[in-house]
Amino acid sequence: MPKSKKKSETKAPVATPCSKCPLRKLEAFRKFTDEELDFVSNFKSGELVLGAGTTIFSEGTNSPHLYTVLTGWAFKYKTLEDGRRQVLNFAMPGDFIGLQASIFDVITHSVEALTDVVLCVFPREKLWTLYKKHTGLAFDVTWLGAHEESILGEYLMTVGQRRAGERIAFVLLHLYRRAQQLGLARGNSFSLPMTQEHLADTIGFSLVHTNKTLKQLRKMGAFKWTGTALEIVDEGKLEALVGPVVEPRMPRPFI
Amino acid sequence: MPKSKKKSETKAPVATPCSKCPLRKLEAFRKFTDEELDFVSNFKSGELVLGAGTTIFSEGTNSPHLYTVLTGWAFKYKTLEDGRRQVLNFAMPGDFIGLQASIFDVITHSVEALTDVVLCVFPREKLWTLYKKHTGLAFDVTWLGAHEESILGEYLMTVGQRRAGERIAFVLLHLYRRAQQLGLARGNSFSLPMTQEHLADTIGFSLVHTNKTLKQLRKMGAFKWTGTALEIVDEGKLEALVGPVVEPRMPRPFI
DNA sequence: CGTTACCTTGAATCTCCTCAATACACGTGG
DNA sequence: CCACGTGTATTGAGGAGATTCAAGGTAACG
Repeated sequence: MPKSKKKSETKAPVATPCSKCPLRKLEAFRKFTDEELDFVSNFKSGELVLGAGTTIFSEGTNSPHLYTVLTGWAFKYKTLEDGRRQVLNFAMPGDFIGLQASIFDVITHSVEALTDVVLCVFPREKLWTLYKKHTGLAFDVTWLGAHEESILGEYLMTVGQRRAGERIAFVLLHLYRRAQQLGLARGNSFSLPMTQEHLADTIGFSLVHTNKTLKQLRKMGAFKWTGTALEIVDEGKLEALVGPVVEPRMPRPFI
Repeated sequence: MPKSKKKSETKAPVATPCSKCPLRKLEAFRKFTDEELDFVSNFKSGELVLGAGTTIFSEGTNSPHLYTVLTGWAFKYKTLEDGRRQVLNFAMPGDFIGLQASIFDVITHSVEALTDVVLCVFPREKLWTLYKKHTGLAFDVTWLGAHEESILGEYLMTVGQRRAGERIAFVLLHLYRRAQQLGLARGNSFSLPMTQEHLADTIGFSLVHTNKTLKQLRKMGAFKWTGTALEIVDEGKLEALVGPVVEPRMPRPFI
């Protein structure tokens, strides 16, 4: 197996084979056929291990690789010239990173590792073969892209229309649900590896105002956020702030 | 035999054949192979003509059809229970409508015709054949989905981080560029068939504040917006307000 | 000619922002 | 071991920016 990757890749002598991928067991993902599993195992060219804070993609650049998150969290964001930053979404295990770069020849947002992460690496040039020979997987790629779009739509609605408390409730609830699906929650707690500044840049408020709104929500007993752990104390209260959300009816694919 | 087609799908007596689609001539779109053109002509099952104000899709529902816009404008939006509305994007000729419904079995936003529109109708069940037999077109579908995602990202950044004048400048400039690509602009003017309320719901401000900000921009000579026509008087001023924007490097596909 | 939809403007109020200062945890070097 | 810097969280105060309420104007239309 040739090894010709750069950046701060550590040698992973024992890359997880796709057949034994821990994500595969989760209910949230669809089952692969043997053929698909075979192809994907072959598609995967290695693993990339990066430390928290590392920039994975930079807006306006390109990359010969496509990634999925195996473990850890990352976040996608855009910045304006004067430094204002908008967080678009958080990437958790099973999520694609850099699909745009493969399709547009340029990526329109940056991506940074929020925790230490392990990424599965897929060479961009084989994406065509995937489309050519594995229609089901091609559909999956489209599914994932469309899903990203629908999440961005939810965030856009949130930032454009909801008030401070509702925005925070939406984001925390959304991340909680995702953590649950991935088996990352213990009871009603999960590890939330972000700062209040990340949250502020997600919901479009200043850090100070985010902090004060968090205080209000804490006081009304909605959640506890101590250190890196978030405990959802009163899920109903958060749901009431957010309102109903439409979710896809088809199972999540996974490459 | 009356030619009046309303709300319901009609067997259009003279549907535009894809080979003679006026959009095909535009530089902004990639060229099809004869084979692809053949398939798409066959994929298209008819045309749907709808009046301005008609709801094309309703959030949370489903549809056996997939549409592209042939002529006219539509807009995608989401609403909260109390009526607050967020416009996500505007659909212009060449844009998909309802791809999500085909992929998720449910659509996560509503779509309404902004002007009278003509839509090309594609039966959802043939999408699989497209993926199976026309890899290039399958890639195109993914391209369009990913492009929607990147536009939503720009809007999210706009609503989350830019101030009032910048938000308006961004949206107007974005629509102007799109109109230019589609050959809908005459000089630096184009038909902008929306109200200030649509704009307000796009940028996340109240109607009143949107109106007052528009006045400022008009006063500084950036544009004129009279009736349904928008004239970009000083493009540089708008660009300065918005800053640089990353665009895809691959040509836009078209189904 | 009255209704309706849209645009415009002023005034009062509230949300959110910026500035500024403090507090705490952590890691580093002296 | 402590002193110090750094990153993060917290809180208060004053002001800019956005909202709501209210009223009036204009153009289109049946």
